Amino acid sequence: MTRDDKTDLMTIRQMCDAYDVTPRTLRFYEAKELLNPIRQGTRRLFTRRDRARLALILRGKRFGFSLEDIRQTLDLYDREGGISAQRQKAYELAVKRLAEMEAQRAELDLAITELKAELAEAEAQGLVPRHAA
Amino acid sequence: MTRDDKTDLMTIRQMCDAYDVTPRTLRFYEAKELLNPIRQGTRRLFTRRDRARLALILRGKRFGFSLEDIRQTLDLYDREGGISAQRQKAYELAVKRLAEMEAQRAELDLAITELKAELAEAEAQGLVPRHAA
DNA sequence: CGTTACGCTGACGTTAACGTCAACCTGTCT
DNA sequence: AGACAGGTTGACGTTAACGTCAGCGTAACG
Repeated sequence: MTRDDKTDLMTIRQMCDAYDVTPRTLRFYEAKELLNPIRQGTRRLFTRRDRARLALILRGKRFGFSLEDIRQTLDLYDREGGISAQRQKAYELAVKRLAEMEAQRAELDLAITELKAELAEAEAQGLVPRHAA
Repeated sequence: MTRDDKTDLMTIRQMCDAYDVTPRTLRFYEAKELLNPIRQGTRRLFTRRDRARLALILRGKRFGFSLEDIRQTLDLYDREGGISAQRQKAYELAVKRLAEMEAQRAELDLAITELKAELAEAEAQGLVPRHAA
């Protein structure tokens, strides 16, 4: 609706270059309703909203969430839209996701500590670190 | 070799109950050389080592590592075995994994912060948290 | 000795998340 | 006009990580 929406559009290739994904991936995400680029004729044009969502998708994936998991929470990030049932659901899901992420963080901390200890132990046993000081 | 190795064995079902996995999963992991239970006749008996490895496998999965990724670093955790080329490689890989995990933690922290802000924003907009104080 | 429980080995099926390929349109540069 | 770059839609292939099922063995129980 704003002026930006008209100027701030990207082709599929620009998206691919910017986010290091393939066209196939973007089309796939659209099919799965994670993105919905507008059409100029038959071609896709990705909006600022699409890009924000894509960034969240890629991040979510790095944390091990499935695309379906991600899809269900994406709506939370949509400003304008008020208090739809959609957003209400997204909110509740997001609260769960937050808990999962905090649990994951705790476990990650533990794992990092343990792995460091294991590496130290290995070094003590004689495994020579290549780039040792 | 120690006395424990003889007493401290578990059947496949005990393993399944203890770690909440299916028999299929354990056999699959064995086929992929992530575990190698001893055999009593045709049946599998899982050692303490298998259990340690399984715990690491499940943890690794939670962090989004592939079984192949995990397999390549598991050797690091094998005490006895000295300084084989295997362990040397595992060590180097583990150093990389550590870096990945620390990066992941940093991103996770950021994501948690952002998600919290987003939730706060949503609440401010009128999305009512169910269990609000 | 039958059967019930537990386990084993193939072998094929399934789901997620894309990759790959063919066949087609379309703007534009020469 | 020709051709080339860039995009599109199916449709089928692929990989990881198992699920499922059939057919078989065997140990213990009643």
